[in-house]
Amino acid sequence: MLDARYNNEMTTKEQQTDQAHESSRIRNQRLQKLEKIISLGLDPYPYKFKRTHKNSELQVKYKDLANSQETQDIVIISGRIHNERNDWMFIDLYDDTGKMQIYCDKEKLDKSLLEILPLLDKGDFIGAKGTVFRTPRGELSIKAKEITILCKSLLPLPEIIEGKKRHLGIHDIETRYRQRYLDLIVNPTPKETLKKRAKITSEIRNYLDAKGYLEIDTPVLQVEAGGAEARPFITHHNALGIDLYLRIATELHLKRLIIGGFEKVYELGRVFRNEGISTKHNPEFTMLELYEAYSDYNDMMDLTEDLVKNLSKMTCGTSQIEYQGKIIDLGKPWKKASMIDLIKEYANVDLSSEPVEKIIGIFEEKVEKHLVQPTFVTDFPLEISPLAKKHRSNNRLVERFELYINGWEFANSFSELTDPIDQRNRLTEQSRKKAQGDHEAHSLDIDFITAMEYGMPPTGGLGIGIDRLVMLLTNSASIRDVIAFPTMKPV
RNA sequence: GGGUCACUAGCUCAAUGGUAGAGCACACGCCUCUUAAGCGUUAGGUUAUGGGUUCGAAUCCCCUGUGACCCA
Repeated sequence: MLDARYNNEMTTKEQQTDQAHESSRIRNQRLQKLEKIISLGLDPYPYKFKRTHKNSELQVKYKDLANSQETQDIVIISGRIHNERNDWMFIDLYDDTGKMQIYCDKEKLDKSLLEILPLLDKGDFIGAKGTVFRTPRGELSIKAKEITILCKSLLPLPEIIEGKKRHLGIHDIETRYRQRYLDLIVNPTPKETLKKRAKITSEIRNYLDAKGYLEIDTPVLQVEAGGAEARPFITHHNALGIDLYLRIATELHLKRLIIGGFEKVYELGRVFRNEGISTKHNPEFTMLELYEAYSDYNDMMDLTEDLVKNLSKMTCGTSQIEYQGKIIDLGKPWKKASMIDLIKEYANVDLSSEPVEKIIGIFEEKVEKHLVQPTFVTDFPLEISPLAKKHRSNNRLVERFELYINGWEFANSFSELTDPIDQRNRLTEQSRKKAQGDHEAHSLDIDFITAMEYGMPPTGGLGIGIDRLVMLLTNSASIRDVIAFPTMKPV
């Protein structure tokens, strides 16, 4: 008799086997079809295929073709089979522009095509050559003369069943993120969102390049992870025998470039923060950081406002956008208010002489959620901003702003601190906090201070979280929707 | 952390203590046609796991696991 523990282990394995059972049954059937394809002398995984049109091109070109009307125009298309009706008489073939129906008239097909049809499955890639016509029911179709297998698929695509209604889709949200390729095959939204994300980053580069900013890549692997308050990821370099950190910001290296004589630099890149995961946080995310010599945070406000307004127009076609039911107007001039004034406005208290923790606490608790329309929150407490210049008219504050939209922080910017003595003191203070166990305190980067001692011009700096910007402009509820492969706990 | 609910065929769900079933998917056949096509026939289950009550448990009770929602 098996003891309970052994029995349990077997049960778990059997469970996994059971879960895989059905798909392996289907997989085995498809493997048999694969064998048949090969035995017919066909290549189930050929090298290339030449098509004459994409599906949407045909839909446009023949949009005026009347029902039941046939042409003698021969076209070649390719794509993935999403559905089939009436024993492969009608095939819905999708390429990256959309659908085209293929019509297979079995009474008129030649033998080679009749042999191929039973070997096809939903999910296969095929090419089809034939004439264009529109069916009596009005569906533009290709009357197939040849069908070429371009890839035999072994696993069934996920389907959603609602009553008797069936369509490709995924119920389980987690599966959508873990197996994004399936999400992309069966759902239109993630594809649109990622396309728009690409458009946004490309427009950012166009915008900045046109204004004379230079994009420079700075190191991801760093000896000190500085430039922000965050816990870093630690990794190890074998040959050097040292631990390295993944960057939490690009700030300190981009400033070194300003010191080196570049006057307008930026980097649009991935940063890594070893913190929690939520609908607004992914451990790796994309940030734009930008530095411009001889400018201050007022210039950065102008730049931020103009950039985001442009992006909205270029990617959404409007500056009035809807996010999760809320209308956000990016078009009007944006509100500017100091943190202390906003606390007076929304919490009705004057905290101008209170400790910094209290100010930040009240701000996060009472004010943030009200900042739905774009608002520049300016003039932060000195203690939490060790890389920013003191305010020119109040030395307890710094010249810093954060942009809030929809209650979220979108951008962070300073008149950058350029006084090396002040910088050394402030980072030394951070370093002391870190030694006392504050994991998020800034680290002390000695080479950065050395660089600053050689002299740094007055500089305005700006950081914008790209993922949240994409969420806003694509009306995505979760950061996972705007990242192709979000970080997931392993199964 | 606390509470509620759920877990049955690949998927969506029935079966209220007495023979585990349907639709869809898959396979095979019919139909020269469709937009969820239609018709027919197979096949598919240790009812999440483990234990208990009972002549008899998917069903009642307990443990564990997974998930959803609510509260803190």
